[in-house]
Amino acid sequence: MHNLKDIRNNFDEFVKSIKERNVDIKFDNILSLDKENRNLIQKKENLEKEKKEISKSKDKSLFEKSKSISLEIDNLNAKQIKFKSQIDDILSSLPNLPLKDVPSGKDESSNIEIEKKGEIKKFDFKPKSHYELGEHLKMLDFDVSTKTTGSRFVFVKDKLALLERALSNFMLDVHTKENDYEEISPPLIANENSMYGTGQLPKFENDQFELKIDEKNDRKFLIPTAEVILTNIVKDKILNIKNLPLRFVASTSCFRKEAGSYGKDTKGMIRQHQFYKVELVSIVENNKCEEELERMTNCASMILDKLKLPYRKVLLCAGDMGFSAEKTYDIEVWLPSENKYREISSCSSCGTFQARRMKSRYKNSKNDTEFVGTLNGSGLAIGRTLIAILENYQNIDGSITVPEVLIPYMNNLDIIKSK
RNA sequence: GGAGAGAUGGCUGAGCGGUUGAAAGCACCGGUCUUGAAAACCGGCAAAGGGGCAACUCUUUCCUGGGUUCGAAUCCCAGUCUCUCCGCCA
Repeated sequence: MHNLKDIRNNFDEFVKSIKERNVDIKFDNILSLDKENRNLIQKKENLEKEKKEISKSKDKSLFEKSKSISLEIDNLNAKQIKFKSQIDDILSSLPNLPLKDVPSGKDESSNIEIEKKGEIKKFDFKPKSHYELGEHLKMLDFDVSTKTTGSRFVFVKDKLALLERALSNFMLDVHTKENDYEEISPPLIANENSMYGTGQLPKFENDQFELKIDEKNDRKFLIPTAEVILTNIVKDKILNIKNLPLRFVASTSCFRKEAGSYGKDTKGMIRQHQFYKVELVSIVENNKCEEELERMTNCASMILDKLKLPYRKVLLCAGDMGFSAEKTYDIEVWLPSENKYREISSCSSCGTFQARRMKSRYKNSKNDTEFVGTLNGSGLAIGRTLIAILENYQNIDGSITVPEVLIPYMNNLDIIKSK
């Protein structure tokens, strides 16, 4: 959510910056709406003042007048609310502005590769895809999930289920022990207001699984990422600067409709309606966002270093970033079967964009109230890490060597092969 | 599911129709004292929005939404949430 005052004062700059985001939203009338809104506020406040004075005077002869003022106020108020809600509708659907060092561009072709790390293994046979490997092992079953549930779900079985669990534990251990994140086991359901706070609503309702609960007012959604529930921990809070930064990590299921991605990644478990992800969230002083983004991205990539999986780090261009982000690094892991890098983590700074929506603030060293900065990143997507291990650690007979750091988490199993 | 109690500033907690934006304590910020720190003492300290270059000023806000009244944190109605007891249950 943007500050209307800032927009008002730097409209041309704002327009230029928002155009970078590759979105088509009409907001040129926002200034006139704003003007009318403020005009009505002033009229209303004058009447309110008059009314207040009458009531203070306790002069009975003025009581009738006070009544008629009340009616007038109601009238003005109804108008003012209409303007205000039009403004809010526009504001709440405008994405965050990119930071200066974010490259221009409308899609992934303008992203910039920052670094490449790890050695890409040369196979002396044709590497199989993760789903071929998984189905051959009889440990990934897409048929039974189609039967019980539908498309874009999977049954992970036996040693791969163990591997999935091991990955979750391994990542949580690294982030809690080495990276100073506090482990949280949160609800997987968020209310409407929380979804609004992090920016999933109102614009991306189509992507969310809404629950049908017998309640009239409060809508509930399955979380598309733990970012929603972890970031909203500080909703409606004024924090003490001494408690910052806050760093949370959670390993949760995530649920996404993936509307609009029909036909994309239909094979295998790259793109599922339900998947596990370890999520990192930081709440920081708003001038420390960029610093924290570097730190967070390193926390995420160190998992791949430890797993000895080759990856690259990419700086997203303005048009390819998520709605709430001001700057995003993607980490992409090498997939031999596709002969390319695929996204396994996305780390974003949202600046004060989410904090404004959530009303999350802190008292700075001068005792003034400011909005916090929020960041989130995957550390990492577990399903895709599983895929990367299957493909990068495959052997010619279809067995999978267990990465060294995971062996203790796998009950000392060092190779996964079919029975 | 049945029966009660409650929701007030960053936190704890008074107030229960008229300078109450709200006592008090804690926390926080500034100062005195101290070699430094602590303690003690003095002072400051809610948020959002509007107007103004600024000093400053106005409006709104005591869970949410309605209502009564010239006037509501305080009274009435509806809702949400929390707590206690009983029942049920992983």
